[in-house]
Amino acid sequence: MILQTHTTSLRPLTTAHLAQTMTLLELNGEQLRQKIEAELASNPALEHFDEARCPTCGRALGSPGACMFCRPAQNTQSDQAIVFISPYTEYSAYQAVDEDDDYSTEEWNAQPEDLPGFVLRQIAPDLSSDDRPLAAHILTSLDEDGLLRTPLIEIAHYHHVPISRVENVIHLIQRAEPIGVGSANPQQALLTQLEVLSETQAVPRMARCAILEGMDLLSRRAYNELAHLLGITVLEVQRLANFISDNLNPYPARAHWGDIHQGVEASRLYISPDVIITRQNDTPQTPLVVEILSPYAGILRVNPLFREAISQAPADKADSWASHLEQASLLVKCIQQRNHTMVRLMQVLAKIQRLFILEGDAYLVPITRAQLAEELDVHESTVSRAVSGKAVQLPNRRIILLDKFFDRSLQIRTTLRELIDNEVRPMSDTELANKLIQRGYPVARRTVAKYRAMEGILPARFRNPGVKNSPNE
DNA sequence: CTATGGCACGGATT
DNA sequence: AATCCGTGCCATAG
Repeated sequence: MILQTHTTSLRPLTTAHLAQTMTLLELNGEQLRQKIEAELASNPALEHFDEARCPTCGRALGSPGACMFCRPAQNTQSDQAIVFISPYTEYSAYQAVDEDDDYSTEEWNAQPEDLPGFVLRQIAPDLSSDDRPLAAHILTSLDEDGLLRTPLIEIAHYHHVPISRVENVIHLIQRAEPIGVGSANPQQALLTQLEVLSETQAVPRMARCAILEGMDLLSRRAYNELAHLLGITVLEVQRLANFISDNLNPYPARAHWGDIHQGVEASRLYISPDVIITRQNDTPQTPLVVEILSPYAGILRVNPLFREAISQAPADKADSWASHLEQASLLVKCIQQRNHTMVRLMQVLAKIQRLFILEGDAYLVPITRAQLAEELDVHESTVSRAVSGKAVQLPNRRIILLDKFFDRSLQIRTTLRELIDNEVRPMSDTELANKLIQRGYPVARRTVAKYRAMEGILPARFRNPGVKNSPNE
């Protein structure tokens, strides 16, 4: 009666089916989670169990078998990416947290992107249920910069627990995104960020020292004194300061993630990614590991018992049972379809934008959704839907919107920025336009002006030669 | 007179 | 069909 047909040839290729597939594709992880939850609650034909776990690492799986992390890498071609669906392991923890009265369910649903919730969701799996109220308390006490101004001892007293436990929880919080959140002061935030950063890349040796001992000098930009204090040259201090301002952020909640400039939609800063891309190792040819987060842990399927029972349904219920069954199998199929599409999409996208993912903005290959649709042999609107409203976490831990993969002018804008950063004398827009044309980017003078504005760079008249013109100062 | 920002138009993209 | 983006023209500031 029901078959596991995969791709296109689904039995009644009804409009309902099409409509639902499209709708699901459009949803991001959080929205899909809500959808599934609602469906589970109302539809007895749908069954969810989360017993599928990877035998090696215990990671929950969307389908039985070994998880991608534990399976040996069989895919070593350099331009290939490993793409797979991974369930949202926080799922169950997220549920449990709802029971805390600190957060009513409505609040969570209304503002899924507020800071406390965002952090709590990340750390929930590592948190014992006793520590949850602590975490909630701490997170709600944060000021708007993401710093914790309340003395630890106060929190400890309030909950009648030893201060060490509070410290443990804080430690956990600090290491969640945005890294350093929950620190007592900017200095501590910087140190935490530095520590986390040092796990994945090399950091200047003196950075820690500079923050630890010369924090006030650093923030006053008193580089001469700082150089003296640390016993290094001013030039080195300059480079240190640049490194710090490029990579660290004393006010974690003011995170400028991705390249979101001038507070574009401040409320959308905290997005949980729908896709996480990491590199498998540190060699330049490393395969990319693309993990597509799925909002349900375990397996979602039509309940086989329900299907059997349907033949013995009481006459008055037969209709509604049948429609439940129909609806459930539709949902499952659509989700399969959604996953399938996402995997194929990311596979191609990761291959095309490999350099961008690894090396940064300058290497973004301009590509349109339509071209990608061509490549995948799907309708362009499918790609549009799949891409819109989703976020990706890159190997450098930045979270960007998937839309950015299709930014036609990003490459030019970064070149422009470079040009201006390295200019000796401020160049007018016309001059800049010429330079860009020389480099093979045909742009009009007027366009340069627009790009400048986008990048937050001041007009030539207000720029100073030699000084870095970063937008966030 | 030159450098820029505003408005609006047309073609490409979604 | 709706939206976005690059560009030209013109007004304004310096």
